[in-house]
Amino acid sequence: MSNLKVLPLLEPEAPEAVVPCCPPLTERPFTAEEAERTARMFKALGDPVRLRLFSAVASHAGGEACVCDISDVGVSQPTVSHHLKKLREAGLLTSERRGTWVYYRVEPSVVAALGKMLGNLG
Amino acid sequence: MSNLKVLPLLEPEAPEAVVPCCPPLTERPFTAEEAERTARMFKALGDPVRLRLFSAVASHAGGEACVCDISDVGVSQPTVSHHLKKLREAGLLTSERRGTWVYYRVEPSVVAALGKMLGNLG
DNA sequence: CTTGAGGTTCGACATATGTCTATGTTGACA
DNA sequence: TGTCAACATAGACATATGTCGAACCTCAAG
Repeated sequence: MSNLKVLPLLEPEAPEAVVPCCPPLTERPFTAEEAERTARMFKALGDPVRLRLFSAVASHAGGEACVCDISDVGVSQPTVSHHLKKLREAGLLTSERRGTWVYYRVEPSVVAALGKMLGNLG
Repeated sequence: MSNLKVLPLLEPEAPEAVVPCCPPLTERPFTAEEAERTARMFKALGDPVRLRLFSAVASHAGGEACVCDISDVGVSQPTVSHHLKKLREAGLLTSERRGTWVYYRVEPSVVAALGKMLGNLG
């Protein structure tokens, strides 16, 4: 009974159709469903530690960073892991294991959609 | 003892220097202080009901809406009031009483800053 | 001054969230 | 095979959050 396991890869969360996202905020009132999907992303960015982690990944050379590169945010390592998981589940980050390290990068399409949704207000 | 009160106007919250906001997310990792300030706004938009209220104000004719115009979001009226207060405290909305009604409008500078912060990622 | 409508505040409550320590899992290397 | 380093998961706990009904405040109109 050695390898019954079926590839317990990272991100088994299934980002639940997160991509199309949202109309501009000024176009019309959001429906309940649109608000539910969109709020999930804002909520993910609504924690200071997560925002620092996200910014650290987004600004890191090469567009990606391993956890060890960005873990210096003042909380324990399991807490960092927990927040990165939340960002993944919100569809804002993706992760990939290479050797000992796990690399995170931002999901560009989703973030661009968020920006567009807010940008038309200025 | 009739009018000892000193103008109990709306918004006694003092938006605590919310305006300058934030560098682009890709420029460099956020400091703890930047993250704290910015996360407050994202957090405010991270609830479905609040996002619907915000979108309703942002998309309303004339750039403003009274509470009665946007209260149909499936929660009680006190809850609507509570969420609008959160959006005010986050610096995203301003309010003004005119006669019987209270009108809300979006704070354009803050929202534009948020959009810019996200936009450079696409 | 009384009444009623539009909004806010209060107090209570259940649930969600952020954090930790302890423990697992995975891969590299001896 | 054993060990170590990098991350993830599990469980526990205190606090924050969203929600409601009830009570309060403001204004306008009798």
